[in-house]
Amino acid sequence: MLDLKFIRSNPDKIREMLSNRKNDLDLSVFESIDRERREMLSRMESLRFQRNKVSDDIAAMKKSGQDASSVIAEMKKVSSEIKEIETVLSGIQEKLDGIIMTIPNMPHESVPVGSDEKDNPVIRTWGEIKEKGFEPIPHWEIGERLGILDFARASKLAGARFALYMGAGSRLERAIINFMLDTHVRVHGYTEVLPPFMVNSACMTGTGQLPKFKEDLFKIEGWDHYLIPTAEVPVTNIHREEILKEEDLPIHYVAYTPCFRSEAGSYGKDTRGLIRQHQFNKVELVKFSRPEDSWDELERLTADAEDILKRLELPYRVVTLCTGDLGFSASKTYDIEVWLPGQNLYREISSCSNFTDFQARRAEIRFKRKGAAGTELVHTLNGSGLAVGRTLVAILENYQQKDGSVIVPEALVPYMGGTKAISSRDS
RNA sequence: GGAGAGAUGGCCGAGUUGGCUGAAGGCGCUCGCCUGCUAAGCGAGUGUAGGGGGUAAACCUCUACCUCGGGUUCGAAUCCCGAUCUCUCCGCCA
Repeated sequence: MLDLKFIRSNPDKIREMLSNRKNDLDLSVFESIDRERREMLSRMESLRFQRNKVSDDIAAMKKSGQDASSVIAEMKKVSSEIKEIETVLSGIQEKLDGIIMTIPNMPHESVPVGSDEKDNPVIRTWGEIKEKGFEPIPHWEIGERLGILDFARASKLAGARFALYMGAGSRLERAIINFMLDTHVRVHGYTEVLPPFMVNSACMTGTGQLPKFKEDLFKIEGWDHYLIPTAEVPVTNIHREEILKEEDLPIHYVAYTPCFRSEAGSYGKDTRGLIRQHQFNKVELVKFSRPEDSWDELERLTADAEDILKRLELPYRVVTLCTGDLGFSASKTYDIEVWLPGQNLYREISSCSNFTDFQARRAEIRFKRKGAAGTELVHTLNGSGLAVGRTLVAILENYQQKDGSVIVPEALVPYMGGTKAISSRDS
């Protein structure tokens, strides 16, 4: 959510932003409703002023034994008028909120203008793509041949877009989770948290999933709860409606959670393998910072995510999302894309964003500067560190051998109980 | 699931015969004074949001907010109804 005053006083900037984002929202609707709301508001407030004043007079008259019945009768009319305006006003307010909630964040000035992912510039690449000397195969074939991924039985259990990991596959997923958590906690200095995997609608509104992206979420029937689509939601909302102290900042959290997404609208896309699932594991990094620090924090957050791929020796590249591809709440996003030889392409494995004060305003996450009056909104950031299932995909495809086995990356061997290679479900 | 208690400012905690209470008191915090340092002490200040005025500052003024949403009333933190959350006891259960 953007600042109401900012929207009001910078309509040209908003319009430019909307067109850069390929968003067809009509701002003039906002402008007319906003004007209407302010007119009603000042009318109501002056009536309330009158009512408060006369109520005091009535109290004084009663105290001194005077008859106040004629004034009371008059105030009765004023009161009912106030009530009428209140009703109208709350309708207007609701409409206005509805519009404000659908205006996306302002992209940072460094974000390139573009229409879709084809316009995302690659800003760096890391690692060497080696010739294997044989034709690499996609991870779903590797996994099924080794008996560590079973998509047929998964669909018996839950349908399409679910996976069943078996034996060494299951252990590898768990090893990746632990390796990522340990690295972020011990090396990068994050605080580990384990949040609820379902949250109420206030949290979903706070981080921007609601009201605009309802169809992407799984809702619990009969409850005000949703399965989380990312740990960003519960972890960012940890400090919802709080006033933090300046010396508490920055706050760095890392959380492992499963993520649940309906993937509405992605029918026919990535139907094979682990890439696009209704349930997947993710280790997420979340930061709260002072406004002046958030751009540095974004660079470091991205570097922390990249470090996992470096330690696993997986080739990757980093792209900056252009305005047309940028997410609703984000001001700037780096996508980290890992190399998948089995499919001969780069695939998103992490998305690192600075949301500036956009989420903080919705979620009312503020801080108080030492010695200064008043409060300010914090900046929130987050990024995958990394998507666990896709990391497993990258390991299978990059470390596959000619004989069908898969070498375990050195950094993961201790997490696999010493296992150096996977040649069957039980290896 | 059954029975009860409660939700007030950054925190603790008054206020329940409705009206000068945005809210006593304390803690914390900020600024100043004092003390050789520390501790203690003294004085002043200290909520949020939204309007309007003023040069964008200081400042002035209005409105709202005592969990949330309704209701009663000229007027509600205070009365009534509903919701949510917390706590205690009983039952049940991992």
